[in-house]
Amino acid sequence: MTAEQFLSSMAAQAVEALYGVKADPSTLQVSVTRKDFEGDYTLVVFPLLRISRQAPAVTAQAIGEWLTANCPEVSGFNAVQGFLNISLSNVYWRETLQDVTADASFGTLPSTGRRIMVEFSSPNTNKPLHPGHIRNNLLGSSVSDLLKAAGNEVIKATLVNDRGVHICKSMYAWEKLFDGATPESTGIKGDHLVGDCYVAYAKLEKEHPEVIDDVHRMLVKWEEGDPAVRALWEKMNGWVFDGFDQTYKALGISFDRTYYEHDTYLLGKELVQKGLDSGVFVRDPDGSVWCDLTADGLDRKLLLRSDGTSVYMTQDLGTAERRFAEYALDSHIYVVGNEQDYHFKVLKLVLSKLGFGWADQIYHLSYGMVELPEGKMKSREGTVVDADDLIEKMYQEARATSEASGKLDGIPEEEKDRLYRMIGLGALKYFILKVDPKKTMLFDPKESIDFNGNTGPFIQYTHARICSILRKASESGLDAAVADESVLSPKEVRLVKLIASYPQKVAEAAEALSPAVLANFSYDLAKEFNQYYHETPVLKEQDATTLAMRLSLLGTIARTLRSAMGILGIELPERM
RNA sequence: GGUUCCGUAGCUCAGCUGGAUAGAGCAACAGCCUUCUAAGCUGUGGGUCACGCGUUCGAAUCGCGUCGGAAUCACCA
Repeated sequence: MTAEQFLSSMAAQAVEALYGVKADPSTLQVSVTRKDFEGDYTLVVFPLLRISRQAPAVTAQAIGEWLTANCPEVSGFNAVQGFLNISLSNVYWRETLQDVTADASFGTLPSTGRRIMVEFSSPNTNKPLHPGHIRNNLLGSSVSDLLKAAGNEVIKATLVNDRGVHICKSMYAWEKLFDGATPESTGIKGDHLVGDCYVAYAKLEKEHPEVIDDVHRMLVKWEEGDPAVRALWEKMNGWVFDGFDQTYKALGISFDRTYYEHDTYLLGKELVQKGLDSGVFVRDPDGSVWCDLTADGLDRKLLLRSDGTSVYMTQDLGTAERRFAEYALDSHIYVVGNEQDYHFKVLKLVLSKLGFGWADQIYHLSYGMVELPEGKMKSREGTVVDADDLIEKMYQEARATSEASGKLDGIPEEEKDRLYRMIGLGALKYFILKVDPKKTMLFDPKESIDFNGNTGPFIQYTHARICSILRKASESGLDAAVADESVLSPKEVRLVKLIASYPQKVAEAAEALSPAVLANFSYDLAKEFNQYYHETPVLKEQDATTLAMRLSLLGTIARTLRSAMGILGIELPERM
């Protein structure tokens, strides 16, 4: 139970004892006290005036007195107008610190028993990953870990878009213009080489629009299983997958299940028949099949072309049905940009019209576009900012900053390199994940590599600082422990209060599917610690009990930061 | 045109299930390293929370409208 919940229930008792009326729980609002006022938590008494029939200050005073008299955890209060500021006792905070320290699974919520599939990344094999893809990958991966921490079983899935006209375009360009070039012969990363083919094709088609007919013939051959076309397709896809694997590895991203569109693009056709039988779908005279959604405020949606081939929606209907059956899912989350809001609205609606009860367990985690300073990026015109370049640039920047400080002098090159990667990646991940997923965000490559202020490296640095102190303490044979005699300073109480709110933050973040909640929490905690650090010497403390308590507090802060940042996929170094 | 989302400091973002004087970072300026890591800390300046009306004891937060921006409405994916 959180302190807020505890005080809210105590306040309910107070109201009943004082006024003989049970207050509606929603009228007992307890929040953290603003920092310019004395107190830990604040009860807003305005909603209770109806019951007390007294002035705000009088009501606040009465409840404050009752709580102080009847609740040992409450050490004092002050009433400012309608705000009752409550202070909790030092004993309460000391016990809270003891509880958190002893709780090995602190921050991991009890099991919900729910199994959730999270689909993300779902790359197009024509295009190297750009910042929009990075946001998708980082969000998907982080939300998966977040849902795990919130007590769910999570299956990370991706659907590789490995077939279709667009792939044939790259294949066509490669055959015509690339003279047998391979990643090995050119030294170009596989996904980039194929991306170059796609760009080259776009240019070619502009000059010779008739080449599209050749591409369509190629697609027909692919569908017929023509050995030569299939062989080329497999070869080029192989290059792309090798390239993607490298990038995924660099980003620290993995999947439990990979689906390929060439396996799934025919799914959903049976559902079309089912819809026709039940009258949910209609067939037009030309043979095309539609679902009429005008009564729901949407348009008519095509589900089967007049030539009998399926569209993207058809496939999505089929894969959703298969996944819910295959994994007995309780829920399915699609991490896809908000440009596809309409698509997912239709998907859910059509599935529920088909009678699937799980249709309302489908969630579209609709994240905002990533904009670059020069305007929206267009991969067809060649990638403006590429994921691999970006990762490399962050690494270089981390190295430069670190070498300038000289703090890592004397440790092995290999270890340094690992740290540079950790820091560069931490900066990139934090920069993207600290923003509310729903919001359109601006990605300025110049600003993203800033390592000061509200950034990943700031939190990593804070962690390294703590580790440095703990290392020195350990070398001196000092132990960390919170004794019952320990007394916490106001700053220490603030830190414990923040730490104690962590499980609640995990729950909030999971509810909102927003890793940004944890990024902000981590920043607040790190900032609070740095202030504490500057005014409170730890290792020089003369009192052994206090010193041991501080070491314990530091260890708990470090652990909490590791947990929260771990959910964002960001590692924290022990030195930097 | 219909629908959906967005508009908070010069810039990037918090705050939004209604609560006290709207917060950080960056950028600018002024300080702090014989003392546990200065990737840090302290201070100064910077706001009509796009605008208007409404609901409320109380609105950045909720509702309606206006203006501005974005996305989407394909026999594309």
